[in-house]
Amino acid sequence: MQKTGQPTINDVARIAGVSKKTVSRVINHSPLLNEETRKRVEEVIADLGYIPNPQARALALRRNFLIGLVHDNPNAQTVMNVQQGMLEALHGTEFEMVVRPVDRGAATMLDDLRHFLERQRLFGVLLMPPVSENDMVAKLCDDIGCRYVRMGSAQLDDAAHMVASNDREAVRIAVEYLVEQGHERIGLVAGPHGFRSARERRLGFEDALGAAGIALPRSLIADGNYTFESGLIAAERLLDLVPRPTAIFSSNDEMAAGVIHAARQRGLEIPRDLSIIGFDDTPIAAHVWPPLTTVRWPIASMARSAALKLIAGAEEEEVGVEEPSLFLSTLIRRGSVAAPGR
Amino acid sequence: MQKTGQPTINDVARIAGVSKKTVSRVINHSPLLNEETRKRVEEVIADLGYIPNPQARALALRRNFLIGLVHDNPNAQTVMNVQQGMLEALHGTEFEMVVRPVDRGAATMLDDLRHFLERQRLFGVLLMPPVSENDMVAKLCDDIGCRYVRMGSAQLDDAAHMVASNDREAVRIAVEYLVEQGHERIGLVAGPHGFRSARERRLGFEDALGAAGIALPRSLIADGNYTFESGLIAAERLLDLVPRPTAIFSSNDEMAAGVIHAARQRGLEIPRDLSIIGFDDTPIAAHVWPPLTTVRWPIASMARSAALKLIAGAEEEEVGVEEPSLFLSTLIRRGSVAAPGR
DNA sequence: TTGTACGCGTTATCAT
DNA sequence: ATGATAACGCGTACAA
Repeated sequence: MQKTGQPTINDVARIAGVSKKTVSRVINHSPLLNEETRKRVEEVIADLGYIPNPQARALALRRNFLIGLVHDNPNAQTVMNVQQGMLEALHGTEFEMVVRPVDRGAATMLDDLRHFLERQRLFGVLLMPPVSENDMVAKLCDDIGCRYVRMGSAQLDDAAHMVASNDREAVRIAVEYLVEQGHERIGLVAGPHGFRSARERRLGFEDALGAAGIALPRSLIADGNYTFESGLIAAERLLDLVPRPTAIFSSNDEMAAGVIHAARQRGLEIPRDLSIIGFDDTPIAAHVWPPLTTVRWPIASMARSAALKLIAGAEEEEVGVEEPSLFLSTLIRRGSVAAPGR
Repeated sequence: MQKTGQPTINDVARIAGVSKKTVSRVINHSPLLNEETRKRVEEVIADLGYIPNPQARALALRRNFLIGLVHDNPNAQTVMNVQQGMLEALHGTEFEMVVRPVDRGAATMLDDLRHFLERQRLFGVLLMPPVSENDMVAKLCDDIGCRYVRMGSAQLDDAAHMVASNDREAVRIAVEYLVEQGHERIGLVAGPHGFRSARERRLGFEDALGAAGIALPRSLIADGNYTFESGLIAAERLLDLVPRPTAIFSSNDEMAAGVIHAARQRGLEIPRDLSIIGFDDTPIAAHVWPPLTTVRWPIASMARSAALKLIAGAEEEEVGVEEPSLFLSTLIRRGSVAAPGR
C-alpha cells in the first residue's frame, strides 16, 4: 500500500501471492484463468477496496476512459437532455463524461477537434446535431480510431454509429392533424439552413400538405434559426399575410414560443385565431399559455442509447440486447390547436 | 517519432540535443533554465507540433487535468449557464470539463463523491448549489487534496473557495420596487427548504416588507420547490386568498411561469390584476407573456470566475487580477409589473 | 495457466 | 544549468 492510501495492483498481487499480470487478467476478465486463482484475487481486491488507477490504464492502453460529448447545439435544454441521457448510461461504469463544444462556423473546427481527440484519446464521442451531420467529423473519428455515435434526424450512418429519430414522418403526422382539424392555410416556420433536422421537418410538412392536395405558396414558409427571436420575426411576417394563415407549424418549440408571442402582441387568441404546433417538447412547451401541442422528441433516450452503443463490449456485464438506432417521435396534443375559428 | 504519429518528449529531447528533463523544464516553465536552451527547445517543440501527453502527465503528477462540475441542481438552464461559463474559462487551456451529477438525498453521496475524486484525481471541482452549501463536501475536497470553489447565494467560505451572489439584497430591491408601485398585499412563492438561495431570497423579501412597515401574514407565503408545477400550485393557493394579493414575488423564474399560468387560468390579466417578479432571468423570463420582470443572476460569469480561480497559477499566462468572489444581481424591468389595478 | 521483463510518456530525485 | 535514472500503475510480448 502506497502512502497515498490507494492500493495498487502490486499490493493485490503481493497479498494474493500472484503476479501483477494475473491480477491484470482478473481485472480485464481474461477467459484463460484458473477459477480458483480468480476467486482468490477477487477476494483480495474486494478486501483492499482496490480500484485500478484510470490514469495508469489510460497511459498503458493509449485510451482514456472518457466519453466526449461534442456539440454545437444552441438549445440549452436539448444539450441538457442529452447529457442526462448519457450520464444515465455511464452511471456505475468506469466512464466519465467530458463536454466539448465546437464552433461549427470556424474554419479550424476540424483541426481543433482532431487535436482534442488525439490528445485526450477519448474512448469515444457522442456527436450531437448539427455537427453530427458533418460527414468529415465522422471520418475524422474513424481515422483517429476514436469510437463515435452520431445523433440526428435521419439515418446518416450505419446502425452502429447512428441514433436517429424520424422527424420527417413525425412532422407529417403533426401537420396531418392540423389538416384534419380543417386548416388549409398553414404556415411553416422553418429551421436554419444546414440543419438536417430543419430539412427533414420541412419535408414532412410538405409531405402532409402534398398528400392532402393543399398547395404551398412560398410565402407561407418563413425562415427561422431555432431561436425565440427568429420565431417571433418569422411569425410577424406570416401573420401579416392576407388572408392570414389559420395555423402555423414551427420547427421547434422555442420558435413556437416566439410565434405565440407575436400572435398575442396583435391580439390574436390561441387556438381560436391561430393554431400552433411545435417540435421537441421542451419544458417551454408546457409552460407557455396555452400549453403547446408539439412533437415529443425522445432525445434523452436517444442519448442514453448512443452512450450504451459507445461503451458496448467494454463493460463487465454485456448489454444483451442491441441498442436501437431509430427512435420514434410522437405528437403530444395540448391546448394550442383547434379547428379554425373555434 | 512513434508510429502513433504523435511526437513525444523523447523526440523533442533527441532533436534538440538535450535531455528529457530539460524539455520537461521548458514545458513547465522552470525558472532555472538557460535562455538559449529554452529557446532552442521551444523551437523544436513548435517544429514538431509536440504536445505533452495528458495521460502520462496525469500518471506522473498524480493529478488529472480535468475540472469537475459537481451538481445536483434541478434547473437545466442554470446548469447549462454554469457549464458555459466554465467552458469559457477553460477554453484554450489544457483543462477539460467533466460533469458529475450527485444525488443529494442519497446516504452514500459523500462516499460516492470521495471515490470519484480519489479515482479521477481531478485538478479541481466546481461545486454548484445546492450541494455546494454542504460543508461536508467542501471538507471532503480539502481532505483529499482536491481544489474546489463553491458557488452560492451567500458567502459560505473564504474568497479563494467561494463565488457568491447577493440574493438577499437583490430580492429586497425587487420587492421594494413592488412597494414603490403601490403594492401592499404581496405574496411570496418560496423556494425549497434546504436551499440556501431559498432562504436568502425569503429574507430579502421580508427585509423589504419590514422596511416598508408592511405586515406579512403567514398565509401570503407559499412553498415551492423551484419547479413550474410547484409555482402553479403555490399560486393557486395565493390567488384563492381574500383579499387577493396584487403582486407575487416568485423565488425563481420557472415558478413565476407557473404563477403566470395560474393567473391566466382564472382570467386574471398581468400586470393589471397581478404583478409578478421572478428570479434568475432564464430565457423563460423573456419568453412568457407578458415578459417577466426578474432578477438577473450572473450565473455564467460566476462560473467563469470560479473556474479561473480553480486553475489560477496552473496556466502559462497568469491572471493578473484577482477573480472577484461576490457578484451582484440586478433587477430587470420588463412587462409583468404595474401599479395595482392598472 | 502463470510469470518476467519491458513499454507507455511524463515528472522527480539526486547527482554533476 | 543540465542529465542519468528511477518512479507513476498498468498492459503486453514472450517465455515458462
